[in-house]
Amino acid sequence: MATSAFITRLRSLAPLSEADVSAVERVEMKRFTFQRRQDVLSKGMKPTFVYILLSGWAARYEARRNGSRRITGFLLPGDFCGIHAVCDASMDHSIIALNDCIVGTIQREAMGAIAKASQPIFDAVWRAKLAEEAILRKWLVYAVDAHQSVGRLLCELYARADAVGLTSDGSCEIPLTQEMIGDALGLTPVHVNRMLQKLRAEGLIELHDHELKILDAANLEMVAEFEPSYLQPWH
Amino acid sequence: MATSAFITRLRSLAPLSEADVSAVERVEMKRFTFQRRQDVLSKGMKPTFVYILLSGWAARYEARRNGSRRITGFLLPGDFCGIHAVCDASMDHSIIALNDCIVGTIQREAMGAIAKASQPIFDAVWRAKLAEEAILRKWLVYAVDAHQSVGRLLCELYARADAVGLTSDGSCEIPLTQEMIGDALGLTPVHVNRMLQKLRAEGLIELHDHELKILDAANLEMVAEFEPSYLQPWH
DNA sequence: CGCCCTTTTGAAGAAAATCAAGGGCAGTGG
DNA sequence: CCACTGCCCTTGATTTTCTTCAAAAGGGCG
Repeated sequence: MATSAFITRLRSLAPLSEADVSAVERVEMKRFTFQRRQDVLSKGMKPTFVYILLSGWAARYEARRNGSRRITGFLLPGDFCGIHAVCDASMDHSIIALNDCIVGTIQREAMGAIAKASQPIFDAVWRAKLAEEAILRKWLVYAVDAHQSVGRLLCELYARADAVGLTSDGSCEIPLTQEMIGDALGLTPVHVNRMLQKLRAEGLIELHDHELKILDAANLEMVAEFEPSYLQPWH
Repeated sequence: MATSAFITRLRSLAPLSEADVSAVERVEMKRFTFQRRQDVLSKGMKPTFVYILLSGWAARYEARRNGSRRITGFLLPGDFCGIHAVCDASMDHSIIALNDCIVGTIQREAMGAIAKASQPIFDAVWRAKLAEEAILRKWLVYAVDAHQSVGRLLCELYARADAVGLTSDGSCEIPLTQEMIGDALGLTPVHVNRMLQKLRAEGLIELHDHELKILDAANLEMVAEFEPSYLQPWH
C-alpha cells in the first residue's frame, strides 16, 4: 500500500495501463522514514537512487549566507524528490522533511528501464518534472503582492493535495507553520500572519491547527489569480 | 554550422562521443527565424517539435492580469526552448525573441530516438532541464535584495554566455534593456537603473550599449553570493 | 528635425521588514 | 500538580526598501 500515493500521482500525470501499474508495483523499492526537520537529501549529494515521497510533506530549500533560508518547493505524497539520479547529477539544494515522512528509493537503472519500456510512464516522469518547473515559474510570476502570494500558495497546495486524494469536503491538512510559508514566499512570518488574517477576514479561508478549509474557492482563485491548468501541463 | 551552438551546449552538459555528435548533426532539423519581440512559442500551444535556440537571445515570460509581465528565464544559443514536446505537454508560458533569433526544431520522435540510443545524449537533455530548474530556484532564493539580484543575474548570464563561447576577455553582449532586467527580477526599471549605477560605482562592472564587462569578478561574485556550480549539476 | 526608445535623476508614497513584546498551548521535569 | 520552556501565533510601532509619479536627456532613425 505504501506505493499507492506514487501510483495515484503517476495516474494523475498520464493514463497508465494495468501493465504499467504492475511494472511500477514490481520495481524494487527500498523504504526509509525521516522525522520532522531531518534532511532527506542534502545539497551536494549525488544520489544513485530516484527518491519518491510516499507519505508526509517535505520541502526543497536552500540556506543563504545571512542564515536565512528559502523554501523553493513543497513536496507532497507521490512526488519525486530526487530525480537527479536519472542523469547522474548532484543536488543543488536540500530537501527536508516537514513532518514524519516515508520515502521510497528506486535504483537509477530500474527507473530508467520501466520508463524506456513504457511511453505513459516516460511521459509521466517528464510531466512531473515540467509541472514542478511550472510551479517554480508561478512562484516567481506572482511574487509581487503578498496578499495574492499567500492566497495562491494555499490554492496550489490544496489543488495538489486534491490530486493525490488528500482533501475532503473543501478541507485539507497543511502541515506548515507561518514561518515556513514565509520562507517559501520570501515574506516574514509577521507579514504572513497579517495576510492570512486578511484572507480570513475576507471570508475566503479558514486555517487553524494546520487544517485549511477553502470557504469561497471562486473568489479565492480570483483574488489569487489562480488558474490550475499549469499543474497538468499536458491538457 | 547552425547547429554548432547546440552541439557546444550539449558538450558542456555531457561528454559526447564522435558518434553522438554525428547523430545529433544528422538528425533532421528545420530552421526558423524570429524577429525581436516576436513570440517563438505561445502559452497554450502544444508543440510537436522540440525547439532549440541556435542564435540570438530569447526569454520565457508570462503576462499578469494587471498588464505587467514577468520574465522567468533567459534563453541563450544552444538552449532548449520547448522541450515540452517530449512528453506531449502544452506550454504554460510564452517564449519571446529578445533580438533576431534562429530556432531549430526537431521532431519529437527523432529527439526521443537519439536520446534513447545514447546515454550521454539522454543525460545531456536531462541535465539541461535540471540546470534550467536550478536557475529558477536561484532566482527565488536570491530575490530578496535588489542590489544582489542584479549582480547575480549579470554573473549568471556571463557564465552561461561563456559556456557557449560568447564571451571574450571578460566581456559579453547582453542584449537586454533595463526594463527587461526589471521584468526578470521583479523590479521597476527605475530601480534596476539605480542598482546598476551602484554596481558601476563599486567598480564591479561596466555596462554600456548592451556590452557587459566584468571588472572585478571575485568581488562581484562575493557581493552577489554567486557560485556557479548549479549551472553544471553533474559536478 | 522630430519621434521613439532607453537611460537617468528627483521627490513622494506604499508595501513589507524590523524590532519588540505578549499570549496560548504542549511537553517536560521537579 | 504546577512551574518552566520552547514553539507558534498575534499585535503594535518604527524603519527601510522599493514603487510610483514626473520629467529631462541621450541616441538612433525615418
